[in-house]
Amino acid sequence: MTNTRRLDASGRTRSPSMADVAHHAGVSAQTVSRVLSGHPNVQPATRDRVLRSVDELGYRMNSAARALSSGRTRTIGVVVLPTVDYSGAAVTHGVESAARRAGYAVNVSTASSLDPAAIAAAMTRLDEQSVEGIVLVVPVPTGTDAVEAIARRIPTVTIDGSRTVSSEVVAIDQFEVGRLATRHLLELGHPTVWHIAGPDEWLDSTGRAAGWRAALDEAGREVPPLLHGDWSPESGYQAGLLLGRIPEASAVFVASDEMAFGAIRALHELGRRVPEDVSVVGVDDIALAAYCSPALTTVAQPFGVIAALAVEHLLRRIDDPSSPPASTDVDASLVIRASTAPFAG
Amino acid sequence: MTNTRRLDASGRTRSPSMADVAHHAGVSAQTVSRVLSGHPNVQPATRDRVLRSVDELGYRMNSAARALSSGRTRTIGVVVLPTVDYSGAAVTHGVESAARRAGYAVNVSTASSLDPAAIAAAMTRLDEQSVEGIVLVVPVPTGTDAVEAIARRIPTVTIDGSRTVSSEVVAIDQFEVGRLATRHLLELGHPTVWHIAGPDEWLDSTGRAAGWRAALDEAGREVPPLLHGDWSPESGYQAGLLLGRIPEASAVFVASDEMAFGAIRALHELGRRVPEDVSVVGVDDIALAAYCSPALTTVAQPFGVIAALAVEHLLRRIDDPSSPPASTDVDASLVIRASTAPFAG
DNA sequence: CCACATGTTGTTACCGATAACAAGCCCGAG
DNA sequence: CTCGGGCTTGTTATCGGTAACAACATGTGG
Repeated sequence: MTNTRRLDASGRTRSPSMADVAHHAGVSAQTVSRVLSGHPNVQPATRDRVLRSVDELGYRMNSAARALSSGRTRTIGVVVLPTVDYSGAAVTHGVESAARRAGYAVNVSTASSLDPAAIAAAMTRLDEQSVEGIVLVVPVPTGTDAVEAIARRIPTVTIDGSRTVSSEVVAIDQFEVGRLATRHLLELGHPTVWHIAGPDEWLDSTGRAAGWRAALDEAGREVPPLLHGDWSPESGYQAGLLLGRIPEASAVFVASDEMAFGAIRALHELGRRVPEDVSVVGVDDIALAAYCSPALTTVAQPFGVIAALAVEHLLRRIDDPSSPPASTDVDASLVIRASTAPFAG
Repeated sequence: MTNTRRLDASGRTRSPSMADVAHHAGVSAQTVSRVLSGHPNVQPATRDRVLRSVDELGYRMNSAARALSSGRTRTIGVVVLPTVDYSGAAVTHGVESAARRAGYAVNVSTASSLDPAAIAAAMTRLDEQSVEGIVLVVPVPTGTDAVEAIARRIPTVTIDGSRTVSSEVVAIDQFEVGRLATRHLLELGHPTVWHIAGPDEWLDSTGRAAGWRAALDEAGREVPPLLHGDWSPESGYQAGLLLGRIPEASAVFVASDEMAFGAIRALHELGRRVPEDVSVVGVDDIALAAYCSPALTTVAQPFGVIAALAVEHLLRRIDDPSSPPASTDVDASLVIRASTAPFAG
């Protein structure tokens, strides 16, 4: 492949256009377009000639021109938070690879905070890039007009979102996550289970807390006071410093692995052994979970699956805007490691 | 802001164009363009009128059209690997926020592997999106034609790259990282320092190993055999299982925090205490480093700074393509925590 | 009072692709 | 043999902006 360059009027180099390829192959630009977009009705010989010219000139399509004339950008946007956390990165990767397989490019936009205005700003930036769909990897509070206004116009899928906005939701059933973790601890004989939750703005967070509460209710156990963190290891540590001082706290369900690391650290410092004195369950199954001491029992979330589903929903809405918004739940699974043990009394 | 929609020929809704705004404001489209791109020579009264119309019609610019006519997409691309690691995510976030501040959008493209062909493919996807610059958050082997061909045409900055390709390089001085960590351990009195390195394809990896070796040489110490991991906690664990069986191994410099977690875990399992029996230093200062047991001594890398610098270099090259490629090194810093202690041997 | 610079706005052409339509060809059915 | 329909290719208009230039008003120095 030779990189032939043309000179434009002002003498600067310019990459070859479709017209150049057409001229080189002795066909019309439209035929080149047809070949490159896989239109069926093109003579094999013509197709070959065009492809050879494309190769010889080193032609690459100008997506801006294609977007302008076809009205389709074949790009989707992803809104993420500026935190460097495992789940966000995992979902972003998953979305990118699913989108790529479907021939879509991905634009990322960071929302500076959870504030609806910040999220709307991030969405607006994507809107200006004319993305055909948006994946929100942020929790979306209900009834925020600015966000809804964009979601009504651009197909939007939320990962961890309220089911009442006009976007679709693909989510792990967080209620089930909470119940799974709590039941596991109850089955080990613990009289009750404490919980270190994430921030209330996150449905992940409130869902897990609700599941935890439900599992305790079902078993007829006392529901201890709730502790709150902000997903950071430090906040888990602070909560752990509290919990560790409560003698009857023998089992803790922590809303994320990172906070669980912090909590375990605090328990160690207070001389409480895990799992002998206190059993701990986390959520996420981050890569380090198995290498914590003790190895962390946790609820694994299939982020790749979530991301792929989100893209699938999005593409359906893009292809058929009249199809109604739908939501999908995905199951999480408990991974039992060494941080949980039977109640020892 | 009202969302007024027009109907096009086929009866579908269409967002307002610049011409619509111009008509609404009683000026020409060119004037609207001037107002929106901040051109100075516009009467304040006219500007206000235009801005009011923009607001009333809910106008958002079509970036495809702008890109096509101006030849500038105001978009940069980022090539990342499909691994969900701390450094990659941190750099990506940093690039996005620096780019956003400069008014650029960000396109991400995942390279399926370290294979030069895969990297070139990821770059080609970005090329087709007409990005104005590329940040490679992957190690780039020297002399790979496909990669170089694109880098010659599109300003490219590599984070962790060989200095011989035609792209610029912004990097932490990994040699210094290795030396810093190793010296710290030697100063604690350890006779020598072992090293668990990352994969050889990464300059991060080889640079750290070289710094480690240099520090040992300077101190006139024996250089023990090198161990290799692949950045994963599991590979650190495997290396730890080896090291833990070597009685005289009292100090280990591990090329990443995640591998260090694995190694520490292995050492625990073999009954070797950290830091009493073995001191461990990692690299990255991930969020969990402080909450490991014991808290991990590590070399912190300023990923945000790196990313901002990379974008700065890129924008300079974009604004002035004739400016020569340059490289910048950034300093890392040692964070001393509890996983290192004086030699007790 | 004129020549000329400067500020403000409009007009026209064009960026590079695709949609819509048209034209020529070859085929089989009537 | 002719007509209608499918296949293949070309022509033209258009997407929504911006660059380049033109036109006009206003101000300023000689």
